[in-house]
Amino acid sequence: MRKALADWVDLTDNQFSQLAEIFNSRTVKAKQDILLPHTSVHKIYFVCDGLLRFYYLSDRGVESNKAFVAENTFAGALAALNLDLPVLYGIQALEPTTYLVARLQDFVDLYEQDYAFERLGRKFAEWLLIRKELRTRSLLQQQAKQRYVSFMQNYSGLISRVPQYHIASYLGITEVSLSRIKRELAKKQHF
Amino acid sequence: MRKALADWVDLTDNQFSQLAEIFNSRTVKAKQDILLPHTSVHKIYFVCDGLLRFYYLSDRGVESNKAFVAENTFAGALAALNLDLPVLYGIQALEPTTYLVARLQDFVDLYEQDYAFERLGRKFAEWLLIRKELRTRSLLQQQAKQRYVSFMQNYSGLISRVPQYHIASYLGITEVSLSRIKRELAKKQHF
DNA sequence: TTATTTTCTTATCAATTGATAAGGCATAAA
DNA sequence: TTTATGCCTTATCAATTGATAAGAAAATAA
Repeated sequence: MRKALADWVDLTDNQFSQLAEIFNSRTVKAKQDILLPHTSVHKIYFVCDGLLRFYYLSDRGVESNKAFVAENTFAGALAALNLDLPVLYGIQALEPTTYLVARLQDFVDLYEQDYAFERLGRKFAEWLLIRKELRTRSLLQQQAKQRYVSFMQNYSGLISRVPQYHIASYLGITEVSLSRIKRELAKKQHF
Repeated sequence: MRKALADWVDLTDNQFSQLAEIFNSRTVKAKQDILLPHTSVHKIYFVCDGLLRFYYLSDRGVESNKAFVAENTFAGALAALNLDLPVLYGIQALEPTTYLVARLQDFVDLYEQDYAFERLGRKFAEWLLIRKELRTRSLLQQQAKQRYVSFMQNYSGLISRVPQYHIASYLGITEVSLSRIKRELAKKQHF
């Protein structure tokens, strides 16, 4: 985790152990649920090894993948405490996964203790912002075929690790539609 | 601006005037461009009075409205300096507008001067996160008709202030399609 | 290995949305 | 007033995507 943090802040040994204290390590098998949707449980996560998917659940029971979170990555609804709303997403393991988890409140409490943690919080929020910005733009401006091409470019490592129907769900289309898109793209390659 | 900030941080008079110093006031007429897309100009904005639209421009020249920013609201790509990319959006006034503008670099520099500004930056980022979260969810899970209904609920004040075709562009559909949707919704009302 | 389950593909038809063109309606300008 | 201009609606047809069902292929279990 420390290495991943280095992109955002320089923590002293002391600061880092303060941070590490609020996290607990967990291990889950593939397909295991970590958080069910519409639970009011606010936590933040760091994936050490493996792969998780964060997903929305609509009123009509349809799941949409919100993000895939692989090793050495932080995740979590950082601003959730500012809302009265329950967390809207669920979390499920796609692979056997080891991760660290902390109560969001504990993380936020650190802001009061040391300036460095507030900075960490800001950097984390900004990192999430950038990813969401790209995602919004993609959903708004690109057609499904283009979104898939972009996904392959930006997340090439995930293609082989994530079932096709989960990628389709991430792109906002059905697995059937994605299968069609792949066929069309393959056709073009021949010429 | 001070009143709007109160939701996020308590600034002393001194801190507030430090902040105010980096902002300049501007006035634009309706339809006037404030920032053209693909310019590498990183600024943050506070709209005092009026209404702005922030929009993406695709490779093929199609505009998509990213956000409407009305009075007493902050806006700007807070995390833009973390990227080497140019700012991707443009800004245009939809009404005669008075706004404050600051160089993003000046704003970020304040983080080093006073803890309160770092906190402000974090709160601002988190506020943006929440809005983007809702937007992503809407684009991913809802059909155009539902997105329009949600828009009317969440931004009822904007319906009369923003031309229909700009709302359509915000929803990711054409103005023709939005017109169809409105007709269908009106039909349902009769029964 | 075989059997079972999961994932992916294909076909068909329906629903949604886009593209284009034409016209209506309002507001503002001449 | 008439004339523009901008915005909205409607109609038609095309393209995209969804829904469903059936089967193929791949992965996993027995």
